[in-house]
Amino acid sequence: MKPVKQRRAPAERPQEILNAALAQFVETGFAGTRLDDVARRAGLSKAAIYLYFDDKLSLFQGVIRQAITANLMTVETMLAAHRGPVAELLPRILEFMAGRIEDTPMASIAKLVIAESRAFPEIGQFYLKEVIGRGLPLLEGLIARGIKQGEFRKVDPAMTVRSLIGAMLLAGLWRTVFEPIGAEKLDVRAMARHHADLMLHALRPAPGA
Amino acid sequence: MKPVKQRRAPAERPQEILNAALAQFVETGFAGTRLDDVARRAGLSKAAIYLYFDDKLSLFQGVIRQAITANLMTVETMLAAHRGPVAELLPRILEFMAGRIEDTPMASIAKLVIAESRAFPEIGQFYLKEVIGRGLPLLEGLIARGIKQGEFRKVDPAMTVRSLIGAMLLAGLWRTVFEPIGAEKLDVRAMARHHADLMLHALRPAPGA
DNA sequence: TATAACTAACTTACCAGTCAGTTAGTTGTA
DNA sequence: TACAACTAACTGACTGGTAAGTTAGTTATA
Repeated sequence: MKPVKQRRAPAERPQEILNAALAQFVETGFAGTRLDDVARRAGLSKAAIYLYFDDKLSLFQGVIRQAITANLMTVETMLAAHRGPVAELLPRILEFMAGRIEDTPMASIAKLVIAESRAFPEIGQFYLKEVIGRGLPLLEGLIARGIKQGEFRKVDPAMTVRSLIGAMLLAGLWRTVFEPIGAEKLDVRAMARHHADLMLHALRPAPGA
Repeated sequence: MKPVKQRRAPAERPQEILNAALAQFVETGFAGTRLDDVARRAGLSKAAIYLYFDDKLSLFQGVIRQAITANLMTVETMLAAHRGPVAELLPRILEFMAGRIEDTPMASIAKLVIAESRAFPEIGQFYLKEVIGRGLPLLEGLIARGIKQGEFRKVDPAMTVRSLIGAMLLAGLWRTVFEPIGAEKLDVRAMARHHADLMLHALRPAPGA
C-alpha cells in the first residue's frame, strides 16, 4: 500500500525551491551545489526544478535577487523617515545592520556574491547596482547632512561611509566564514555599538572650532 | 625537425607551479581551475604537476600557505621595531596594508580564503590561525599600549582593532571583487590615510580629561 | 645506458540537463 | 453520480561533457 501523496499547492513551488536553493548555495557555494540536493531539500525531483527554472544559473540568480531585494527597502524608508540629528541615527543604522547580520542570511548572501562574482559577473553587477549603488549614496548623504548641520567636522563623506561600513562587513564575514570553522563568537551588536561610538568621536567637530 | 626542448632546472619546478596555480586560482577560484590550465601556464603537462603535488587540494593549500607566510613576518618586525608614540605608527600600518592591497595578491588570497573555506575548512583554519590569530593580538597590543601611554582614551582594544581592520578589508574586497566587474576605482592608499585620520580622532582622549 | 623528468592517452566519477512515462486531480458529458 | 477524456505536476533513468587522477611509455641528461 503506497502512502497517499498529498499534492501541494503548485503556486508555492518556486518559492520552496528558492528557499531550498538558498540554504544549499549558502552551505556549499555555487559549484558545490548539486541540483539533486536542492531538489531533495525542497521535496521534489531534480527534474521538477527545471519546470520552474531554466537552469542552475537562473536559479542562483533568482536566489540572490530575492534575498537582496527583500532586505533593501527597509533601510531606505528608515533613513527617509528620520529628520532629527544625524548623530542619533548613525548608531541606529549600525545596530539595524547588526541585527540583519545576526538574524538573516544577508551576510551569507554577501559572502556568496563575493565568492562567485568573478565567475558570474552579472551577479556581482546586480549586487553592485542594487545594494552598493543604492546604499552608499544614501549613507553619504547622511554624513553630508551631518556636516552641513554642524554635527560633524568636515570629512570626505564617501571615504567616511566606507570606514563606517567596513566594520560591519568584517563582522558579517566573521560570522559566515570564520565562526563556522571554529573561530570564537563575535557579538555583532556589541561591535556595532562600539563602532558607532568610535565613529561619532571620529566625526566630532574639532574642539577649537 | 622538432625544436630542441631545453629542460629547465627541476629544482624550481614546484615554485613555478605554485606561481601558475596562484594566478589561476585567483582568476577562476578553486572549482573553476583546471589543472590543465595550471600546467599550461607553468609550461608543463598536467601529469607533471602530480610529480610535485599530491592532488589539487594540496596544490591549493600550498598556494595559500606560501602567499600568507610571505606577507606576515614583515608586519611583525615592523611593529616590534617601533618604540615611539602609537599615534604615529597607526597611519603607517594602514598605509602599509594599503600598499599590500594595491601591489600584491594579498587581497585576492583573502578573497579566495573567504570563498573556499566552507568547502575546505583546513584552509580557513590555517588562515584564521596564521594570519588573524597572529595579526589581531599584535594590533590589540598596540591599541592597549596607546591607552596605557595616555595617547588614546579607554576603549575595548579587540573591538577597536576590528573597526581598524574593517575598512581595509572593504578596500581589499572592493579591488578584487567589484573593480574587475566595472566598479569605479578606489584609491586604497587615500582611503587608508582618511581612515587613519578618523581612527586617531576616534581614539583621542576626551577633551575634559 | 641508467634514471630522473616528463607526457599523451586513458580511466573514472560526477553532475547538469533531458525525456519518456506515471500519477493525481479536473473537466465534460450523460 | 459515474466515468471517460484530459491535463498539470512530477519522476526515474539516461546522456553527454568535463575534469581529476593514473599509467605506460618517451625524452633528456649524467
